[in-house]
Amino acid sequence: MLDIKWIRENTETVDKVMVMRGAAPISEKLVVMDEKRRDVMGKLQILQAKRNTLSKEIGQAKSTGVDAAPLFEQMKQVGPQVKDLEDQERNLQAELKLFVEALPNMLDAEVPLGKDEDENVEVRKWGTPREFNFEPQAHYDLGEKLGQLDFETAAKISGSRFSWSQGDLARLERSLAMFMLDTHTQENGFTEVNPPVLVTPASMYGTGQLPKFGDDAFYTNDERDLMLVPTAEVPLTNYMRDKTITEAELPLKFCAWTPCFRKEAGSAGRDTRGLIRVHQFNKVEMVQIVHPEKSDAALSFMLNCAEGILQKLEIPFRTVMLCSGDIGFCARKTFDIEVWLPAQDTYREISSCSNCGDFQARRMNAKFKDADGKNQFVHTLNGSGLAVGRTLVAVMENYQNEDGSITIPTVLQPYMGGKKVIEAVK
RNA sequence: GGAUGAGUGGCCGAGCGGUUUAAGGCGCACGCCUGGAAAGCGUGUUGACAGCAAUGUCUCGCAGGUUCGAAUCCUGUCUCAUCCGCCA
Repeated sequence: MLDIKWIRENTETVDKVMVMRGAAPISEKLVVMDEKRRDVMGKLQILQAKRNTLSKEIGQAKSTGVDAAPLFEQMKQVGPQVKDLEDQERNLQAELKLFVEALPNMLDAEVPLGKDEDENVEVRKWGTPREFNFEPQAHYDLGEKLGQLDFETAAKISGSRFSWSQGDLARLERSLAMFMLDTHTQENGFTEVNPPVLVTPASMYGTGQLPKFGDDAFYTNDERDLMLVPTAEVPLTNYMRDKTITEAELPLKFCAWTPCFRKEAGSAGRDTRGLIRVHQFNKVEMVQIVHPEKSDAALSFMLNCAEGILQKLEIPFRTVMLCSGDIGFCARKTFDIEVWLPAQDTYREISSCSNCGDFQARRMNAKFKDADGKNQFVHTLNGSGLAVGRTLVAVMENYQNEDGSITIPTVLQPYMGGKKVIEAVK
């Protein structure tokens, strides 16, 4: 959420970013609404002051035995007027809030102008795609032939866009998650968290999924309207909701391995086969809560943490900076990591690392007390480190052998009980 | 899921319609005092909004309502505690 005071003073910037993001300019409307609200507020405050004075005088009159009747008459005038203005102010405030909370975050100066994902800018490439002397198979074919991926069963149980893995492949996914968690906690300084994956609408609002993007979330019929998290960013970042911590406590660095649930509402017909786009997948998520001056560095750090996983797995990837038309609602700057998938002969997203600045912190009232004793909003960042299901896909496709077996990456072998190759079940 | 009770400032805790500008205490900060400290005394000590400022307004879990006036009365809601039930 943007600060209305800031909007008032930076209307050109607001409109410029709206256009860059492919939306219509809106600042003029906001400024008019805000002026009206402040005007009513001014009148209201004068009347409230009058009411306070009268109320005090009535109290004194009653205690000293003076006749309070004339004061009562005045109060009967002022009271309803105050109430009327309070109603007006409340309505104007609510109306303005609807608009302000629908505004996306401002963009970092480095974010390139662009319409969609085709205009994202590659910032680096790592590793060289392997030369195959046979036709590499897609992960779903490999998995089914190994007898360890079963989309038919998944569909019977839950419908389309769900997965069923078993045996060594199921263990490989767990190994990947453990490897990621161990790396982030032991080497990168993150604290492992095991958070709820059912959250309240207030939490979804805090991280920006609500109110605009509720269509992609799964709801429960629970009386509290609990929702399934689309990412662990939601519970991890909401740790800070309605909280003020000391500067010394910063930064907070959390990571969690959780299932994520998404309706994939807008992606009918895309990636219909396999594990790439499913309603439920596992992800290791990193979240950082940092001092405003440190958030740029924190984003680079987190991106390195995510890239480090693929480097250790020795799988090629490239990193892109999202352009203005592709960047998410809450983010001021985002890097995607795209992993090489030989069967698709292309790079596919496996991680997204964003600096949200104070945008989420404002929504969820997350602050710290600075050295001068002033409360300031924290900056929040989140990044996948990594999407575990998609990493499994990448391992399968990049490490496949001609006979359909899959070599286990060296760093994962300890997690697989020393096993080096996954082969078809007899 | 049922019953009962409770939510007040950094913390404890009083207040149950108008003298509340939220008593009192603790903690913390600054000052006086002191050779230095402790004690003592004094001052300050939630956050947000409007305003250039002086100031003003709001904030007693949250949201409504009653009233000329609400921390106080009413309704809803959330959280916590205790007991019962159910349960991996």
